[in-house]
Amino acid sequence: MVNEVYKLRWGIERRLEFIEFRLFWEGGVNRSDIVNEFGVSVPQASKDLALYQEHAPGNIHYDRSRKRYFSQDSFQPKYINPDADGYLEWKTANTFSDNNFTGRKDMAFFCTDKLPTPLRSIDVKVLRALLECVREKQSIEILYQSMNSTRPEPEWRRISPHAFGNDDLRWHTRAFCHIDRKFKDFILSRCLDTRSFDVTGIDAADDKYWMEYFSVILCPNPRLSIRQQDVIAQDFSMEKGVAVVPVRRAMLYYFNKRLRLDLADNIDDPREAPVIVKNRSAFDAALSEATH
Amino acid sequence: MVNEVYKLRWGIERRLEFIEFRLFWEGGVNRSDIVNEFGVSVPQASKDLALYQEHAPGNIHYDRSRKRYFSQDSFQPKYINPDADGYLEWKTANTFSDNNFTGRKDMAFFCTDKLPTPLRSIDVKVLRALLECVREKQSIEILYQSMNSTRPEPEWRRISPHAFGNDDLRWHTRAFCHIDRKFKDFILSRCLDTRSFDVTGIDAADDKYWMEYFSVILCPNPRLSIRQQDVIAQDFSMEKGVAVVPVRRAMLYYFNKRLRLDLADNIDDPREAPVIVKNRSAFDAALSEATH
DNA sequence: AAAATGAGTATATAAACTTTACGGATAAAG
DNA sequence: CTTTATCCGTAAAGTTTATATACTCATTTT
Repeated sequence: MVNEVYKLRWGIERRLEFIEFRLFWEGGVNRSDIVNEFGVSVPQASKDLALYQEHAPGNIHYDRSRKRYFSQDSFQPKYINPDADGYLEWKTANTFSDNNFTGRKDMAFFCTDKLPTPLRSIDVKVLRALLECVREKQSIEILYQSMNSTRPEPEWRRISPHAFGNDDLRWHTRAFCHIDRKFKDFILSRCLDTRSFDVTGIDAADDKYWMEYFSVILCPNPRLSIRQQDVIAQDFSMEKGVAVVPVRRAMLYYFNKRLRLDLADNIDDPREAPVIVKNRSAFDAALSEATH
Repeated sequence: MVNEVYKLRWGIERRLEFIEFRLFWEGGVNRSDIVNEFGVSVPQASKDLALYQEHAPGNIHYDRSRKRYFSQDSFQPKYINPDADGYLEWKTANTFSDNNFTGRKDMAFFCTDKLPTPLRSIDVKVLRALLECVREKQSIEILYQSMNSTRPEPEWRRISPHAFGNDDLRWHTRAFCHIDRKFKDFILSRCLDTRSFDVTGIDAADDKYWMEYFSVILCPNPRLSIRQQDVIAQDFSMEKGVAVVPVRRAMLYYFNKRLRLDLADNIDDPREAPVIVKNRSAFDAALSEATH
């Protein structure tokens, strides 16, 4: 047992990661935090803190008066890679989940909130069946509630799904429709049931609108003032006034609506549609081609 | 060491959870999956599988011919609580992150994709400073790039942040602005730098537009056919034709844009704005009040 | 000054895990 | 139809990790 090159076990590494995470994002860490999070004993939590100090001495110091470990200015992440957007997402997802408030009052010290999306959630049973179908490269029948006026009632239809996409509002499956003989999107929350697997799958590579990308060229809305255009250019990390965004052709329709690209001309306040499409004619052509 | 009431250690429980997760969502699990994920030895992975079988005998069986454990029809989740939307989110976040493809080809068996959002990300240093400011209930100066034409250049302004909100496109901090003497939103990616902490914090409870909720009453767009309205009612889990969504007053502006509620009248195809606000006048009043 | 809190350390013991080794079942390959 | 590879399972010996218990120290609160 040479002590030099030694790989820590998974559990310990998670605890060191936790210590670092709390130091970096949550303004300090306690022995009791570790005990609460991992259910280890108090002496073990002490050892973990000692071990972290040994591995990253410049990152951590103990404040005797506040009875808490804090990060130092010389902090260099070693177990986590900091991501600001990711932290806020995580925080929002985890703040209301531990609603038992097991002694961690400091965890709820601030408030994060996302817009509510009041949409129906996906049926677990349906998604599992579709996932299996994709894995086994088969086809399946779904009881689908279409918006199409020619199919007012839910109908059974055979599809061969191969992927899942999200339009930032809900999930759909990308699948070959054996009725319409083409690839289409089926909104998962409108799949009411599934039945009858079959081997007649398809090759996902044939779904060219899913596989191929179209490069949308965005630029600030010219109806904004020059200064405002500069700000938008910053917001979108534009270089030389444009941002090039590769989007699956099958996703162009959603992308169009998402960034309100379709509204730029119809809206009074240009700040409501801050970016427009520079390669508009090619974009429109790709859009109508992919949506038929 | 009585064997009856015995709490498993944290690490083992994570592994059992992993086994169950793979059984439920990913169509089976292997000894080597556990070895790869947690870095344990092969015999230990065997023990874990044996332990899972012992704890949940109806959930798992081994297929000798396919050399893999599979879930059974009688599956009853014991360590995870299945969430279809959550799984797809997780899958998307974790598919491209392990792009080293360390022997787990089956993990990349299918494709999930979300719309790209080409926005600039948040500065880690800025967010840390703001988080500390919120925790310590202090105020801070930010170098903020406003869209306001009266402030074309980035300016230092003192704010007292108390929360963070997401409009489904980007994050802002909800803060008292010491220049305008009121609570406002500051988009985090437009905060270029921070400086000079100060003790003059505020009480978050005074931010009434953040604290108070307005109940938006949604109903299907009446320009849709009756059948289509039924589908939309299903999509939004409406009861008696309406869905009541409590939204922070400070978030109403974003909610309005998010569900395209502001466009219902201006758009040709009613499917592009499938829901409208039933309590429109109250909604408009609340909206204009909160945005001044 | 006393009590409470949180950190740190030491010891003995228990649990978890690794290493090494070996045997069995199945599928693919020669 | 044997050989090879792969996957599972199990056993024994040894190491690491963790617990329980007990005690000390520094700081804040009462």
